[in-house]
Amino acid sequence: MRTESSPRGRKRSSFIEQARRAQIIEAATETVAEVGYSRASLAEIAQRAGISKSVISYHFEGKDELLEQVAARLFEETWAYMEPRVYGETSAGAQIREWVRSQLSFFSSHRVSFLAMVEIVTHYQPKEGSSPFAQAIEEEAAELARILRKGQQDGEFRDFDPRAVAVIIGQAVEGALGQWIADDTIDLDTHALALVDFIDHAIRSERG
Amino acid sequence: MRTESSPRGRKRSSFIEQARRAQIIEAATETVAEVGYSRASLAEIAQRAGISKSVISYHFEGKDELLEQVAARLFEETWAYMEPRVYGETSAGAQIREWVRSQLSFFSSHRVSFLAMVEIVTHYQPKEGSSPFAQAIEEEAAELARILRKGQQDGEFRDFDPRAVAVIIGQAVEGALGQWIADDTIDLDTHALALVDFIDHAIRSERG
Amino acid sequence: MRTESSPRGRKRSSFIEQARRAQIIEAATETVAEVGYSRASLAEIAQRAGISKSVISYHFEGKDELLEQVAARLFEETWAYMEPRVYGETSAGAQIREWVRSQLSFFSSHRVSFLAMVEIVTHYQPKEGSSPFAQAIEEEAAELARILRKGQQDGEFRDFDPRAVAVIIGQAVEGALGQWIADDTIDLDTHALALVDFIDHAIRSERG
Amino acid sequence: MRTESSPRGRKRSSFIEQARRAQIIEAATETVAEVGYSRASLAEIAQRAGISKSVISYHFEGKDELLEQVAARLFEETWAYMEPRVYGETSAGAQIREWVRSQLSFFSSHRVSFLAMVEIVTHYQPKEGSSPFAQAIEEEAAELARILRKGQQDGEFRDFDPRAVAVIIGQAVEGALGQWIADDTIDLDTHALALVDFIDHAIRSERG
DNA sequence: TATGAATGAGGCTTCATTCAT
DNA sequence: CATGAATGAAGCCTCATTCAT
Repeated sequence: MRTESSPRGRKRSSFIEQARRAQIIEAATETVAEVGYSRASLAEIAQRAGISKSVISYHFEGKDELLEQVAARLFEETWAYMEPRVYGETSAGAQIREWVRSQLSFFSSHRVSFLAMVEIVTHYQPKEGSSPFAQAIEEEAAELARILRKGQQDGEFRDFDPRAVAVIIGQAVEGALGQWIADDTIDLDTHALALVDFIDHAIRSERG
Repeated sequence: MRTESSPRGRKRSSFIEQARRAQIIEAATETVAEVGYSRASLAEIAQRAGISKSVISYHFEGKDELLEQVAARLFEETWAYMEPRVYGETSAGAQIREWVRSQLSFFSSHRVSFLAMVEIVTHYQPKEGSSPFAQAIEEEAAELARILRKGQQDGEFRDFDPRAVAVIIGQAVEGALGQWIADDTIDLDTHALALVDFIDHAIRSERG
Repeated sequence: MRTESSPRGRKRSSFIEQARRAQIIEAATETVAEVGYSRASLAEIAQRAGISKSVISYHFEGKDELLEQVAARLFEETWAYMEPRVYGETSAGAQIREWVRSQLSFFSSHRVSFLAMVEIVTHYQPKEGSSPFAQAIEEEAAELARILRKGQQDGEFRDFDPRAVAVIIGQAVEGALGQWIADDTIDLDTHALALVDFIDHAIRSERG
Repeated sequence: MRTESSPRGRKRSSFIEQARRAQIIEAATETVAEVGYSRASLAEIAQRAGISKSVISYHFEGKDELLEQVAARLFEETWAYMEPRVYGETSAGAQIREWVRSQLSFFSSHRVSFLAMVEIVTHYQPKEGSSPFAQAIEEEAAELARILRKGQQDGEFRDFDPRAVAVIIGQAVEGALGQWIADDTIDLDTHALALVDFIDHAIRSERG
């Protein structure tokens, strides 16, 4: 879809170019997390990055591309943290527990990332076409569903619609984080335990 | 801050004033649901209401107040539908099931309301202070938690943090609706069953 | 193609609306004539009109619509002046002479209109689709060609391609005006005579 | 105003300097012809030349100078083609005919040059002062007028204002080319004949 | 010589809000 | 009560130009 990256017309990017892009993405992440999507103007972002507004236009096709990059980086980072932990486990039950635990754990130490991610996923609206995050989110749900299905085949989990439950779990985790964001007094570790426990009971085979 | 002239600030509002406000709120709801929060300008809303933009400013303090009213009405309507159904049940278990069922049921026949509610709750950002919806959502969660607690006392539910589970349930319902919105082929009734079942397993006392 | 005029959403326009549009069109005409198309920004136009930039946006869909209106008005005015004079004549020869004479005469007393017209016809480039002036110009040329053809049928004019000659005549008139614009010392009346004479000799039947 | 550093201002320019300038001028010509004046940004031109934007700034004072050079080269090339052909003829009548014919012929096989020339002559607007093409165009007209005058003295042409007719002829040729550009189906050779014929009749002495 | 990078001016639009009628 | 009209702030983007390397 995208025909040219920035600086327009070049394919390769120098080291300094990469650094600037990273810096701007970082600034954008913080800005979105702090003032919210709608107030995260290029002016704001530029100011926080200590650069001029047009530098952003120079390194990115436009605001849309910048925000997509921000989100993409957040997805990557999150998954890079979760994947080894989840697949370090062997049983489906342990994988699900680790999924929830690691996601909560990651975001609990990356508050800004979480806020930015939620804001962007929720608000981003490209000029044409549909949100590019739908796919990422869809893939994540599919991955989760796959684990659930395996657990059912192994007799670990009872019978339910894996797809529906995957969505429920995803939402529950996001909800827990949302609560924690809204209320600092919440102990996320306790919450995590409760959530893991809740899910465990909900999906585990009766015999288990 | 609030000017004491004009409708807001008055104690008594004429019938026509009430009617206009209702009409505008209705139009705003539809607009937000249809074109999304960010594209729901006063101009758009006014056009759909068949009135002039300034009428809105006349009847509402500003866009912020209007959207707050929209959300407030949606909360009220939803709760007005759910309350008798939930409390028509006696056991905590049945109440929870009815809570989930009735919420899904209400929104499934009020698609516009659901869309508008999500958009507003998600995007609304007052110029000063924090979101006024936090309270409403908080109250709803508290209500749900109360039922859960009762179920625990009655021995219906096992031991868990009622507050945390209340949030999880709320999120799960919203998630299910979101899925249904995104994918028309989903059968919401089936989904409702799965969700109720999921929650049932998660919270019901082992002995149950 | 255009779905709504300004103020957006209304069909009828009040008197004051009409007046403002006329005022803005007038200011735009002058601005384009004076500083040239490329420097005729909305800011410039607004300043000359003594109004705020956004007033233009309020009354017109955008810069494109404004300039189209400017051009449309110029075409209309020009033709309103020429038509009765041209068709006040009966013979094709006289009609052609009057065509040239009246066009020169009109623009010689509407310097600004001429400049604006040339600038817009030359520079205007709509965001999508092709120039809407092509048609107007085409029609004018066709009209001229029709007269030429009639003259040939009546034996007044010799044999030539009417379409090609129509273009030549049109260009010649524009060229003459361009000269006059560039050099104030030129006497346009003399020039007009020369031009009429030139064309006369070029097209008149040998026997004539 | 002009800074004395760097290439411009130097008396001697290296071979590589000359080559670069030529390359840039060529790219600019093509760009202007293809995408039109207003979209012919330095970025576009640089991209087509396969060089970086700043190279242009290095070799030319600015965009203005570049475009002036482009136009100057086009004028030169055109005249280099026309001159021997026109003055290969002896009689004024033949010279005029050859003038028209060779100009049409040159541009018909240099479509890009014609497009670029028209775009630049039409759109170019220096930051200060007036268009530098006025002079070139003026000289061409003067040259043409000189031939016309000679034709009158020789009794070949009838009495008319040579200056005015020179302009008319120039415009007519440009108009014919414009038509041809706009409509590919036009046979330029036929058109050329019609034009030559038209002019012939217009200026030739009655006795001729 | 060449260039990647950065800049700031300026352009068009959208929008909530205000005000006189 | 209602509204047409006007406004100014703010947003994003494009572009010629400059500068250090």
